[in-house]
Amino acid sequence: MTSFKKKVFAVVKKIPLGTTLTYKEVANRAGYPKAFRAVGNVLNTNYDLDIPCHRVVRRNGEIGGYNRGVVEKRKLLKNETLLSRTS
DNA sequence: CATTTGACGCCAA
DNA sequence: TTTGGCGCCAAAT
Repeated sequence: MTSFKKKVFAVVKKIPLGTTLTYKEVANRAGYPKAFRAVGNVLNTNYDLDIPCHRVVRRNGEIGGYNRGVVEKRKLLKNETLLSRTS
């Protein structure tokens, strides 16, 4: 477990419900503003179920990929969005 | 150890 | 606005 991964995991774990951060933002918060690629790589290789990696999307707001399938990611994001909208 | 790949992003044309 | 090329970091081959 490298410090880089730990930072990335920490940042992703801190993402609030119904919130989506871009890989760039995650990398920036992790302390590696230019490592947005490595961020995706870490999530891809070391994907952990304790990590809401589905809240990490592309710069365009488009869903990048997901270890369990992009479809699941969509559903999760939609669900969380609705939950956060609970007035 | 060197090279390629990848859940990406930004700049220039 | 859309397309192409370049850069960046970590892991896999």
